[in-house]
Amino acid sequence: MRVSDKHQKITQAAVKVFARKGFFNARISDIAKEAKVADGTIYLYFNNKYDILISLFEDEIGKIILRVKLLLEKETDPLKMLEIYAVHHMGLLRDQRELVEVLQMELRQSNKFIKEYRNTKFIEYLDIVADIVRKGQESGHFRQEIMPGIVKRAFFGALDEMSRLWALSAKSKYNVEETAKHITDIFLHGMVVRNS
Amino acid sequence: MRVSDKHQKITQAAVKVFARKGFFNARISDIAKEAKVADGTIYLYFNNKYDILISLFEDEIGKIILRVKLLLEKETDPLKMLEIYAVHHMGLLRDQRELVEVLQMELRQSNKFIKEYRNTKFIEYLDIVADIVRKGQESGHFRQEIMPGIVKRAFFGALDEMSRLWALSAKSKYNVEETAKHITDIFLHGMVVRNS
Amino acid sequence: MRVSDKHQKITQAAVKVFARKGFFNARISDIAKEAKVADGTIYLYFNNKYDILISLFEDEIGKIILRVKLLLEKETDPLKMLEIYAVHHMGLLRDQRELVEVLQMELRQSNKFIKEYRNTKFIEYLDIVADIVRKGQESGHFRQEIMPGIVKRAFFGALDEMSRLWALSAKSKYNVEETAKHITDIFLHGMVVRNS
Amino acid sequence: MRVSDKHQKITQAAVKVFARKGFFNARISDIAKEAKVADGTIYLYFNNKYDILISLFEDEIGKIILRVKLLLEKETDPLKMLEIYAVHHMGLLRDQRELVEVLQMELRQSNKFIKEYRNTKFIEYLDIVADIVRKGQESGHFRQEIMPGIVKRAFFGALDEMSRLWALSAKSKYNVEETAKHITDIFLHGMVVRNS
DNA sequence: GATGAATGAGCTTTCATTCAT
DNA sequence: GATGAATGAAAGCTCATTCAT
Repeated sequence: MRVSDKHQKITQAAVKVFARKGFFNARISDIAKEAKVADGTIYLYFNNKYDILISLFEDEIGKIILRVKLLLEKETDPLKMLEIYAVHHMGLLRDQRELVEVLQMELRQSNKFIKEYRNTKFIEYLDIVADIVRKGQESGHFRQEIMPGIVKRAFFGALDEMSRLWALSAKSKYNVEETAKHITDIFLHGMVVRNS
Repeated sequence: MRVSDKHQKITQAAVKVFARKGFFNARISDIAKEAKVADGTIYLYFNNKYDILISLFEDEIGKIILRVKLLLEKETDPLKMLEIYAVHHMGLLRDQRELVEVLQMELRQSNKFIKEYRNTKFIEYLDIVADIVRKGQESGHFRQEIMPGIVKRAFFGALDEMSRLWALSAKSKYNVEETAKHITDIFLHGMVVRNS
Repeated sequence: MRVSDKHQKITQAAVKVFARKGFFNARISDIAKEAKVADGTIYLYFNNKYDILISLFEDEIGKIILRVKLLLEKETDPLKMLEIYAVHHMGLLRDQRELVEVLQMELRQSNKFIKEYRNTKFIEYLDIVADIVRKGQESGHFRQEIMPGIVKRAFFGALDEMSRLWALSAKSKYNVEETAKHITDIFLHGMVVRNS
Repeated sequence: MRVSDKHQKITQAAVKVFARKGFFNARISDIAKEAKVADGTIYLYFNNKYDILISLFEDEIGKIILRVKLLLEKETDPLKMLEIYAVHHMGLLRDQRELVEVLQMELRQSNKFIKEYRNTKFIEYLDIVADIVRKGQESGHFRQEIMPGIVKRAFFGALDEMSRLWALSAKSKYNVEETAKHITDIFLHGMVVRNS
C-alpha cells in the first residue's frame, strides 16, 4: 500500500465523521475506525486533530478549484461563466454532500480558532468569481461601479446559504440546479449594463 | 439584584466568551468569571451549556427582529425596505460585533447537532425579506418569476458572508454601510421589472 | 407551629427520601421539598446531612425499643417473649416499611463512616434479646452453654435478612408473621434443654 | 503485563478502597492510585464506577461459591455440611476481611439502587444452604416442616450479622470459628428431628 | 511503518452549606 | 425563625496524544 493511500483513506474517513458529528464531537478513534487504521497511525500522517481538518480543507478546495477552472476554460462569456460556477458549486451538494457540510462548518470555525492558518485556498476559490466579474466589466457586460471584491463574497454567500438549507433539511421544495440558476439570474440582472 | 440581571449578566458574558473562543472551546468557568458569578450560579438560570447558547440565540435574534420591524414600519417602498434591512443587518456588526460572531458560528453548528432545536426565530428573521419581496411583486416593482423563498436566503447569505469577512479580519477596505447598499443595489437591480 | 413539629416533619421527610433513593443519592433539597420547608431551614434543626441520618436512627430505634419493651412487660415466659420480639420486629416491615429500609441500609453504612458515632441505641435493642436468653437460662428453659451475646446478633441477623428480602422484592411467597414465628421456632428448638 | 493482570489489579485496589471508604466516598482516583494506574485506564476495563462494584461482587462471590462447593463435595452428612459452610463463611473474615466488608455493604446498597442488576450469584450462594437443608430433610435428619427458603436466609443473616460485628469492631471477645460453630449448633438443634 | 494500551489533563455538572434579607 | 439564591469545591468520565512493542 502506498503512503498516499493511507493518507487519503484517513482524509475520506475524516470527511465522513466530521460531517456526521462535527469537528469537536468527532473523536480521533471514530476516524481511525472509519478509516480502518489504528488511532496511532493517524499521527503518522497528521500532526494533530486540527491538522486533519486543515489538510482536508486545503486538499478538497484545491480539487474543486481545479475542476471548476477546467470547466470555465471552455467558456468566454462572463454571464455563462458565472452560471457554470454556480451550477458546479451547487452540484457539489449532490455529489459530495458530506464534504460540503464539513467545509461549511469549518469555514466558520477553524480559521477563527487556528490563528496561524490563513485560508488562502478558499480565497483563491472566491477570486474565480471576482475574475469573472472583472472580465465582464472589461467586456462591457457589467456595470463599472460593481465591486468585484464584494460580489465574490456576496455571490458565494448566497449560494452557500442555500447549500446550508439543503445540508440541514435533507429534502427541499427547491431543485438544486434551478436554484443555482435563479440566484445567478438575479446577480446577472443586478450587474448588467442596462440599455434603457 | 433582580433575577433578570443575573440572567442577562450571564448571557452577555457568554456572548463575549463564545465570540472569543467559540462554543466548544469556551468553558463554563470562563463565562462564570466573565459574568462575575460562581460556576454553579449559571446552572440556576440555564440547564446546561447548550441551553445558554440557544437561549442567547433566541433572545438576541428576537430583539433584532423587533428592532428591524420597527424600522420597516415607517416605510412602504419595497426597494427602500430592503435597503433598510440590509443596512440594519450590517450595522449590527458595528454595534454588536461579538454577538454577530456568535450568531454566525452557532447558526452553522447548533442546529445541526442539537436536533431537537428548531431554529424558528432565525426563520422569522429571514421571512422579513421574503415578505418584502412578495410586497414588491404585488406592487409590480419586482419580477413575478422571482422566488421569495430563495431570495430571502440568498440575500441573507450575501450579507452574512460579508459580515464574516469583517468579523475575521477586523479591518477591511470596504465600508460597512456602503457594502450593505452595494449588495442591496445588486439584488434590487436583479429583481426589478425592466421597462425596456 | 411548635419547634418539634418542624423537626419531626423533616425527620419523616428524610425517612421517605432516604428509603426511596438511599442516603448518598438523596439531596437535601429533596428532603426540604418533601418536608415543605426551605433548604436552609433544615440546617436550623440539624448540623449536616449525616446528622439527619443519625438523629433519625436514634429517635426511631428509641421508639421501637420503648414499644417492644412495653409489649414484653406483660409476659414472663422467655419462649413467648422471644416470639413477641420477633413478631414485633417483623411487623415493623408492615407498618413502617420505609423506616425499616432506611435502618437496614444505614446500619451497614453510617457507623462505618461516621467513626465518632457509637451506635448505642441499636445495641440496646439487641440486648433485649440477650436479656431474654439469659432469663431463659436462669429459668432452666435454655441450655447453659448458649451464649446470649452471640444469639442476640444471630437472631437479629436472621430476622433482618428476611426483612431485606421483603424490602427489596415487595412481594414474597412467605407471610411476614409466619416467617417470624418459623425463625423463632428454630432458635427456640435450638436453645431449649432437651429432656431426652 | 497480561490484560487480566490490570483487570485484577484494579479489582483488588477497588476492594481495598471500597472497604476503607465505602462505595460512595471512594473516588476513582483513589482506586487508580491504589492500583498504580491512570484514572483513565480504569475505564478501559470497566464501564463506570458501578460496574467495578458489580463485577467485583460477581467475581468474588463466584470464587467463594466454587471453594465452598469443593469443600462440601467430600462430605455427605448434612449436619457436618452446614458446619463446613458456616466455618468457611466466617473464615472469609479472617482471610479476606476487606472483601467481606465490601460485600456486606454492597449487598445492602447496590441491588436496591442499581435496579437492572439481579444479584443471581448471591442467590446461588444462599441456595447452597437450602440444598443442604433439603438433603437433611430427605435423609430424615431435619424436621419436614422446616422451610429451606427461610432457613437459607436466616442462617446467612445470622452469620453475616456476626461478621458485621467483627468487621466493625476489629477485635472481639468471640473467636470466629467458635462462633460459626455455635450458630450452626443452634440451627442444627433447631432443625433436627427429636426422638422424644 | 503500524498498533492500541495507557496516560492524565481537562471540563461539565452537582449539591451541601452559607448568609443576606 | 425562615427563606432560597448563591457559592465553589469536588469528582466522574472523556479523549487527544504518546510510545513500547
